[in-house]
Amino acid sequence: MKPTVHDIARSAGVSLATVDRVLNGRPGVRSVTREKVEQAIVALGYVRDLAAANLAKGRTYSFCFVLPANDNSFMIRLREEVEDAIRRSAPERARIEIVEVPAFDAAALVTALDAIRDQGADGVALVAVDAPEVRAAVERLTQAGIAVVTLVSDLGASSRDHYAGIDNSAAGRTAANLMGRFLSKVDGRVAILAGSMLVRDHRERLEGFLSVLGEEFPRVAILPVIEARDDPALVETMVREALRRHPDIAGIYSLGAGNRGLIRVLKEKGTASRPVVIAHELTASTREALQGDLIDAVLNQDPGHEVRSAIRVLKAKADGLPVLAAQERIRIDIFLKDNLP
Amino acid sequence: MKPTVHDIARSAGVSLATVDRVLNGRPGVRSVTREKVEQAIVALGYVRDLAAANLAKGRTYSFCFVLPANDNSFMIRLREEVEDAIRRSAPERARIEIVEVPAFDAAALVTALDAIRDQGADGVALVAVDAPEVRAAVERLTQAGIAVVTLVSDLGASSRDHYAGIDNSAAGRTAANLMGRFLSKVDGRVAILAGSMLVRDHRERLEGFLSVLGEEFPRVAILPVIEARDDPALVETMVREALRRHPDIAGIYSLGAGNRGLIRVLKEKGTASRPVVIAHELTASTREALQGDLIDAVLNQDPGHEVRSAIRVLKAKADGLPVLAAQERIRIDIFLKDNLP
DNA sequence: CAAATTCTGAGGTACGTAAATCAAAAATCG
DNA sequence: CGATTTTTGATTTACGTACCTCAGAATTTG
Repeated sequence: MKPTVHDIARSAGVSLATVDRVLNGRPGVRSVTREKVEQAIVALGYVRDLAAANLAKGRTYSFCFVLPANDNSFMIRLREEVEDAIRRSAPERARIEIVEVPAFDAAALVTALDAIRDQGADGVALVAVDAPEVRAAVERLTQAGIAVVTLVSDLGASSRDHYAGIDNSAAGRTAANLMGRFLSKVDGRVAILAGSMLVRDHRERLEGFLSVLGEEFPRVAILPVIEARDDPALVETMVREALRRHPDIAGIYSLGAGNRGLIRVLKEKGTASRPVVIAHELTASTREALQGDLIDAVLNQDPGHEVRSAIRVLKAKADGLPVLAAQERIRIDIFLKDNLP
Repeated sequence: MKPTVHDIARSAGVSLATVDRVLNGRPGVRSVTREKVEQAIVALGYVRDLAAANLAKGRTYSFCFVLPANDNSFMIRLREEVEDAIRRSAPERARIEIVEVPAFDAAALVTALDAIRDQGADGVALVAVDAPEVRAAVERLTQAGIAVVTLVSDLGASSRDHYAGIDNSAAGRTAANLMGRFLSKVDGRVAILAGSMLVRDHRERLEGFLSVLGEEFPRVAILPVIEARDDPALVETMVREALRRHPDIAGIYSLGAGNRGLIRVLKEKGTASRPVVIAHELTASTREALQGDLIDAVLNQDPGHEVRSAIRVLKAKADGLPVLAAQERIRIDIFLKDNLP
């Protein structure tokens, strides 16, 4: 039923060897003959059996995940998901490696990327640090024919093939929408808690949040951004200090990590008198806080989906296949305590 | 590197034929020998190369999607997604067929399922009608070794292998949570708009909605459920009538389909004086309504994900492989106008 | 027109597994 | 013990593709 190379050969009136030369772009075929073959391929609707081809080639995909050596819950989860994928990669003829680099260190990232390029690979997934030298290193990778996917945090206007992560600007806007509505008729100001403005995803969330709050809920006043470096202890002291100095804080948007510190403070205040809180990333602590009515909503990106999507995309790119955009869109999960998975 | 059947044979000190007999459960192997082989398999960490095996067997998966002949936007999308999958199924050695049955007709569904069982297939995905005779027909399918996945609407306590759809009770609870918060400090009652209480997913959404609203927002009063059979025209007249009779309606939860009718009425009322509205399923009309500030939130299940997940699960079941629960969980998307895809 | 070059065909081997045959070995039975 | 049955081994073919070699045909070049 499904046509094979033999059918193409017969239909085009050429030998198997010639079909093979055409299919694999090998030299030594006159353009007249090449066209005959190509027409037969189209006419019969031939599609190469990738499984058989990979078997014959003995192909194994070699992918590399470059992850920051962060130890917040999210990055730990992300690493675990990659490790899970590695466990499952045996029957998929894929060899996946993890390379750890210091967090937020563009130079180290560049070194790692160049090393991968030198030793060769089919694809690389990286949590990008948004810097020109990283852009250049990614450019070198794609020039070398290596597929590149950014993970969680994107690299603006670069030659990466794909971004496996959420639209952080939309996440910020969504948070603002929820905050505005949850605060309806409540007076008071909103505090914003970020990790660092040096990271692209945090910047984008902030921007989105501010724009929607400004446009649609102009009544709500905003305090200066608190940068707590995603560190739970620092978050705790800074939030406590902020609440002390501004007793009129009615809402907190925590767009980074380190929420354990925030939750400790909220626990002290108690469910009744705490402000409206919207945070990011569903972890053990934010989940518990949601269930315990200490947080109102959590925006989440699913690291498992991101990792699996990145692998699918890398494989597709390595095979020269198109990616299913709809399938690979990473969604912003909104969790209230009623739809926790 | 990766061990093959040859390695197993050598390591166990038996012939290739014996390894094959053990691997494929063929008779004619003494239990002592069988154990030797099995030990070698474990020791070497052998995993059968599925691609090579399928190639050798000339295996093609044969799946069947039994879909209701509904013509609401959601079912049309669902069918389109299956058709897309069919288009992509050629290189995946899968033959996917669509069988249409009258909507909400248990008898017709049973007939279709039995026909599939008779002509044979590897797996079936169906939008279940929740009835005992359907349960029995599904039982017959699984007895015949055919994998069964319910799609969108589940079949309670049946022998289906998997359910590819959202947790409708959680969806209802989430809607209630949002409704309660969006209504904070507003007086008035909430109207509920359903398709039919004969469908399991609608019942579950309603239950979830009522329970959370009752428990957490006892202040909010609820009007009797309006059943409008998912028909836009009927929805329109019934909503108009309800708003006329109850001018104090402050919120509408539309848990079924036919939202075009609802939106027409909302458009008349205008953005300013309309009630809070939460609806299900992102379609062209609900999307437009979200953007035009006629609806506040849309809960959505992604039919594309559901179809692809169903196919992955059917394939895994056919191969006797485990499914990745985390990957196959269908999520409840919450769309505000700020995170529309 | 012959020589050099470029195409093309025929055939084989390989990938890892499935499935079959047939002979030989081992176990079991009476 | 021999006869019978059960196990096992050796070997082969096949799946669809890749990749290789070598000979021969067709074409171009001098």
